[in-house]
Amino acid sequence: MNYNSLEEFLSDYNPNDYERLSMTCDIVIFSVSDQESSNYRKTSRKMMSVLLVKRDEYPYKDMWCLPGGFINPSTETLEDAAKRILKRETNLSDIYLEQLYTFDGIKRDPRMRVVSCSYVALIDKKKLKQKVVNASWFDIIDIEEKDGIVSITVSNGDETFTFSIKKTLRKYSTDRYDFSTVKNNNLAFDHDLVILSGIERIRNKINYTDIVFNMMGEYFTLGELQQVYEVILGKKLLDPAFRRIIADKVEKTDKMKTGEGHRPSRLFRYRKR
Amino acid sequence: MNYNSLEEFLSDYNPNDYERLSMTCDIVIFSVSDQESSNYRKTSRKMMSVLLVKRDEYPYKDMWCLPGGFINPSTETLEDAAKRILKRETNLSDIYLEQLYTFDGIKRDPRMRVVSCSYVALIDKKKLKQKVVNASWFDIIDIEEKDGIVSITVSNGDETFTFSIKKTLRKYSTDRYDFSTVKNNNLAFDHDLVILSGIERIRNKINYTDIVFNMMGEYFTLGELQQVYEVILGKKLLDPAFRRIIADKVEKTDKMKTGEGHRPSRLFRYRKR
DNA sequence: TATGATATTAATAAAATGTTAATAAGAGAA
DNA sequence: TTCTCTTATTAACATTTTATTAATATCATA
Repeated sequence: MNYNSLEEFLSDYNPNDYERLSMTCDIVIFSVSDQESSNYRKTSRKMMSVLLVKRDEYPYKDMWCLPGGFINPSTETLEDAAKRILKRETNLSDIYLEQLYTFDGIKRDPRMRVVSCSYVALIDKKKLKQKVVNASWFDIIDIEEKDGIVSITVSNGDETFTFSIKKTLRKYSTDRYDFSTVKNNNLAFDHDLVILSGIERIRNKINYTDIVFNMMGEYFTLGELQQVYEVILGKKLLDPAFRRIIADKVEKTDKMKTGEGHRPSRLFRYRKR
Repeated sequence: MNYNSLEEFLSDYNPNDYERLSMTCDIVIFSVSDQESSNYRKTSRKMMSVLLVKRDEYPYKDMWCLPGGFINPSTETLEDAAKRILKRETNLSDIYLEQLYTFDGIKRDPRMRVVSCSYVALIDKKKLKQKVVNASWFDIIDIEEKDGIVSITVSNGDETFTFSIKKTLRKYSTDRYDFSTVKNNNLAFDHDLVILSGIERIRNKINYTDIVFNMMGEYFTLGELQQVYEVILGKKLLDPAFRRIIADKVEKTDKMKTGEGHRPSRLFRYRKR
């Protein structure tokens, strides 16, 4: 067929001639849990936490999944959809959001072919006001990697479960892995893989960006900030090393935090550059 | 509606109740051009190059675009599609391939809503045997960033053109930008944005991965390797600094490269770790 | 045989990072 | 009141990494 203009071409074009598919948007919403159980840093345990939703319908009925939903192809972009879902789940609308990865295993949804574009969002829990029905914060209480298998244990207080993912180094690469489920009885779809991707993205980016401050309130002590770093990186940092890392990112305020049972700490604030 | 099993639910489920969309897969295929015009390093000009295809139908008839195509939802994953397209364009089937980003502006394709999942592929041009009709390697002869606008000039020898993209720092981020077209008369769809994303991905990853070796032949001199680094990073590197970077990544062979009009260089080989 | 060009490495300087340890200061117990 | 616990904060030093300069090597060509 030979057309002489775009208009002519379009008038003859029927999108339904081609097979199409559905897309969803799933969001890994991270925050840091603030367990006020103890005043002392060594015994308090800040943790990264992720928001999960209980499915109330098939498929994967009664299992946990990431907040998500189908996108409306004619009216919204993927990011629009991500914002809509974030607003629905957290009632927050102006927060850190970043495209993560597009997951598209052919059988990842038993209903039909569904391609999922996943996003990561970071929020400061203190900004949350409402509690959402069926949604629950799960603390990431352990991440263990052994023989190329990552086991992640999460808990929301009532329920604790572990899922395991095998990482296989991709050909021609030293940094990219294919993920496959080893054990997952609690998370719907391939959301185990999505969560691991999200964790790795944040772990990686904390080293060369300022994303961490999206999970902090306006004022924080350096001890608190250090705990968040340690929680995300999964390892202890030495104080002077840590202070050098964040020296240019924060600024002193004249506020102090007292009443903690030890020398008061100065409150700092994020300084954009 | 209340279902008692997945089977019951699925039997009642009609995918056509929901609006769906088409997906394409577009690939930024990078290689390094090997201009043998001069023996001398200072005058020879290695460059990064990208494979473009001339469109022979509407929309964007007669403009250049990235190799790509619609995915078949019932039979192939996005990566399957990427491999199929790579095979079609280069006749190569076992090369470095990495998901880049999913582009989904609502009006990016005038025909209908099309979401594009883009990939980056890296190849060693020496492996190419066939010449593909309508496809052409464009050297990236200049990348210039000024006042947040990136201008990229490419040339395939016959045709030279420049396209410009505005980078806007995203809220809450120090490293992520929204891209928007400032000037683009030669590239179809939003492929100007895709190419820039690809360049930035490779620039970034060359610092902490071994991807560069996917663009090299089996044997190379350190001078050649250094030129590729310099071309990708867009800046000169000092010899000893460069040698430290790659010291653990390469191994000596007993081969030398002579006939260059100067002291012969030792040939090295990539050493996987 | 002298010259031009890049290859290769040695030596040194500077900066970044890691480590240890000293001092500070409020809360609470003796 | 004074001592002890705990974390905060910073100083000092050691080590490693990176940057810079410069010296020497070696082939091709005029």
